[in-house]
Amino acid sequence: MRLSQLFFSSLRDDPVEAEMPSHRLLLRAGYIRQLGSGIYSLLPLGFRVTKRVEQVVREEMNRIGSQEMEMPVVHPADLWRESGRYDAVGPEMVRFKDRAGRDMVLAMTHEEVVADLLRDIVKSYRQLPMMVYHFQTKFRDEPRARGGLIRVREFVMKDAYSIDRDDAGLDASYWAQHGAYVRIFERLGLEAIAVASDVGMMGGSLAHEFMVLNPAGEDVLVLCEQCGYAANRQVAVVPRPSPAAEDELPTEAILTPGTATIADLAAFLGIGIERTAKATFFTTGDGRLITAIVRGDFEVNETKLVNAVQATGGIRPATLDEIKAAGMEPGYGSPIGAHDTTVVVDDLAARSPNLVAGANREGYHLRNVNVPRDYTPDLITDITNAREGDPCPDCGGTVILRNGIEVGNIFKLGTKYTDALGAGYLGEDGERHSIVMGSYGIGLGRNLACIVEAHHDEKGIAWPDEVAPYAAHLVTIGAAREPRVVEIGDRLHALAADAGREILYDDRDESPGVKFTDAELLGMPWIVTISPRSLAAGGAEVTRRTTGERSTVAIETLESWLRDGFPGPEAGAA
RNA sequence: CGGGGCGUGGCGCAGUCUGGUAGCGCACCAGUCUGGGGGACUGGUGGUCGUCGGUUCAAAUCCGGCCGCCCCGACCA
Repeated sequence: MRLSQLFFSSLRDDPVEAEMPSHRLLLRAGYIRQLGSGIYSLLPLGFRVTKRVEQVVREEMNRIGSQEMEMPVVHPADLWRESGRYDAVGPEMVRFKDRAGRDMVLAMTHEEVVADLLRDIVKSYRQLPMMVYHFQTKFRDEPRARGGLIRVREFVMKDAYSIDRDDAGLDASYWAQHGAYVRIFERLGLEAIAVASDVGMMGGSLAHEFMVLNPAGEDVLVLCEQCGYAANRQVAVVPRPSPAAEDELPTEAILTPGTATIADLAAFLGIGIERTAKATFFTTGDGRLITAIVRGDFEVNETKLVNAVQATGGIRPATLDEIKAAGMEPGYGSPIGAHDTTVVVDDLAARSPNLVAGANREGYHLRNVNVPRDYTPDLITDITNAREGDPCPDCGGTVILRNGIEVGNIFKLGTKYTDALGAGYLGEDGERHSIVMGSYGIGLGRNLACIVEAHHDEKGIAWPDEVAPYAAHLVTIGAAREPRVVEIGDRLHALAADAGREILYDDRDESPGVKFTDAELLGMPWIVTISPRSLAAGGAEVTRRTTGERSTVAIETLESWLRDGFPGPEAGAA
């Protein structure tokens, strides 16, 4: 591809809205352009990388026997009503009517379509197990897109679905996908770690997310460097301290003006924050007020809370009015004297004696509050976030917290969708059974962005060989005073194309500085320079983008590389 | 949805407070020079100032509505 003809434009200045390196570089190097919030065009370079990422995923899916197909982006709403998700999913699903007035939706994922196909196609246990997958556009009207390709609203995802007779089959499929994911991320040059995760709106029994560590990541991971324990903080359960036993002292009201926060309260009373009980308030999608009590030295884990109270439609922070309507005073709140609220108490807070809690009266707290003496929880369970330095649940070591970006996930769905849609098969025993499903996603664009996050320097992108849009970037210099430069450049470019290994050819009449700068920005693994100087030195100058290592290579050698492939990374600059 | 910020040529910005002929750098076009690290000079092209309405002799500038984008939070497979 001649750069002079390429549909792209590099930018000299950083676009102001791009903060993450991947966003900035993909924009500057002409790989992507934004059309709207969370909506991007892939320019030819970006498209080529995407196709290479896709091909890696395809090969590994095929390797485990998953069959490629394609399912639609537009679905009849009735299908989603059958599974119950039409109502369960919020405004992130785009809904519209077609010309005949039928309710339609844009696909966020394809469990329903697969289950619908299953009831048509699968009749007998003899057909199982099977796995299918496709690469298809999803649209999720995220409340907030961010980070360039990291979090978008429209994106292409590889989603695979396993179709099994029973849980044992599902288990085998699940771990086959797990293995494929490990190979995929390794090939993509991503250091992804599998962490235990919440099943969320997908439902199901077991789930892992594959995470790449990144300070801008939106998930918090709980990791143990000693034993390798890894979990999303949403689900991480770590050992809790054991509070020292104390006699329960009588409750007493105390004046605590201006202490609406735990920190202020503890400072005012001269006690540690672990001696306080913190009340936080949430409202569920179906309108219940939840009062969550944790010790002052812990934070509420909303995922655990949602799961504990089985909140349909999730939870949101309660409004002041909602809290007061239940007889509580924000800033000085506690379940004592409250009504019409579900009280969930963290088990550590419940075990901790003589805590200071709110008195439900502005400027007052209660000393020596004890559970269940002073109020009756509806539920006592772990609803807190793991903290940096907490003990590791597996080895007793110390956990650390790190931010991560989810580059893939795997879910054991079970029979949630097949039951809802009535997709079953006739077993060997002559009985009808539910088909057992799993679902497995990888977002292409997000992976692409994560590759750039992991493979760039101050000059630009440095693609791993496996996904680079072109293996080599051919730069000609001094064409005006040495006709052989153009002759050789043209010949090499044509030779590579004939061999089916097209390269990027900077044939523009630009100064050397511009050409080198662009070559480093665009990030092809090999930069090949043809100039009077290189010809005098014996051929072409070849630079490895990642290391900056340079060497002179005879034109004949270069020709063989262009025909047969460049040497692997281990061969260095050769 | 809450908080903050921003919309002026492809990118980055000034001009808005204090109304009076739309500017700068980069990019782009032509020419000359230069030719291994975003080179120099000369001359050019390109903008209904997000949008709709109002005030005014006159609006990028003042007032109001709407739209869009970014960041933080909420949210999220």
